[in-house]
Amino acid sequence: MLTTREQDTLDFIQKYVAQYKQSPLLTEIAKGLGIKSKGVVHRYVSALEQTGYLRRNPKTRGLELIDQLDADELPLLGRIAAGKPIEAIEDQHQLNFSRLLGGSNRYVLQVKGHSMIDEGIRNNDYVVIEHAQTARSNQIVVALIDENDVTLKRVQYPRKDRVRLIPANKAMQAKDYDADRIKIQGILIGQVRLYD
Amino acid sequence: MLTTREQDTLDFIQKYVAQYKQSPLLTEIAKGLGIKSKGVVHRYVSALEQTGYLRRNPKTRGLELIDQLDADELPLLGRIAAGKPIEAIEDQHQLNFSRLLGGSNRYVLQVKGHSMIDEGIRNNDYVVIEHAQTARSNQIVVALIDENDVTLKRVQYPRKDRVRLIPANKAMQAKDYDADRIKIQGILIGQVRLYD
DNA sequence: CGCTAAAGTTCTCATTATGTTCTCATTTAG
DNA sequence: CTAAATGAGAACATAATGAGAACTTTAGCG
Repeated sequence: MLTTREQDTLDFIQKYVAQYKQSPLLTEIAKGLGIKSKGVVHRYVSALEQTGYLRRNPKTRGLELIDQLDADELPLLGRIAAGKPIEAIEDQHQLNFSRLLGGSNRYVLQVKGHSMIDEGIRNNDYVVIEHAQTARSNQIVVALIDENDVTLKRVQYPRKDRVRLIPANKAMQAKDYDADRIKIQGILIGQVRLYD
Repeated sequence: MLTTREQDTLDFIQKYVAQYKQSPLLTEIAKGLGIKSKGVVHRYVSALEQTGYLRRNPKTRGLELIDQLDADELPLLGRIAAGKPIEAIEDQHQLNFSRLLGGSNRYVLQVKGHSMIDEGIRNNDYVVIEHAQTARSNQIVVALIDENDVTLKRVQYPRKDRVRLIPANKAMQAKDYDADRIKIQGILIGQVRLYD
């Protein structure tokens, strides 16, 4: 949620762009808002960039407003495979990752460490978890062991009243537990990584 | 069940947000309800948070109504590491993956094959690409080779006019090219995987 | 090129506004 | 009457705002 002056700044930029077809200078924004310091304006613009209302180029008049309506959809252009041309996709999809990953009973954890490396889940990746008390065999779950340790592992049920937790790292061993020692807290729905 | 004034407070906030697209200040709520003390309003707002009608950021205008929460935002609860309790995150973030990954000059490709396996990018994963003609060393890029083959690889510049493309698969070799054979089409911004 | 001016960036500092936590008093419901 | 609900307001903590100096980058220009 924007502060009062952040909102003012955004409003001013929108009006300015509508009128002049280019983004305003910091000093122009300052004048429009009755602010004397461009450093202050810069802080507001940075905040707006941070919250996703605009994008910035390192240039004069380098502000670009982000259309909030379709900011969250991305075109799915095709499939890529090493050494082959991009295979175009016939019906041009729009992907909305929030819609794909979201849900009221879901939450995000950030992964620390390399225990899921063989599953393609790396240090600092985000995983989307759906609250659940049970899981099907071979799903990856957030499991609470002995009411104490929490871990992200693939689950199996080798036989009644037994639970097997399988890490995705060749250096680690799968381990079986009595069912009453393991409490499933959620199921892995998705994984997201940001590059910079 | 809400008390009379709690309900009044909630109603006021809802109307205010509908009208101004941002949450009211405590003093604005107080004025709207004919209350002179912001401490009183604070108590009502806290109660509404407690009963789950809204969420609060420790900021001005930091109120957000629960049922009009962006369905696409997910709470970031903490960090998980194998065998350790979940480490809670101090300032409770909401993650909006669309916002993090989106952008007007970005698009999505679905990865086919295993050439990026050591990078944690697997068959059928989605990658978010930003259009670009240049890339810094060690970024992962979509590169067009000889106007013909498209590939996703890490790029380096071993020396002037040479480009090295490095696959993330131990079974494959890095390869150097004359710079004019390689055209960079985009830079890897993010990666998303869906489990089922 | 290399210069200069303009614009953008990064700070620190001060002040004000807002949110939080109290205590105490008053009103209302049962 | 008692307990819950309501209101006032003081004291304090934190966030927001504004000014401006110093610095880096960009845009032109000869």
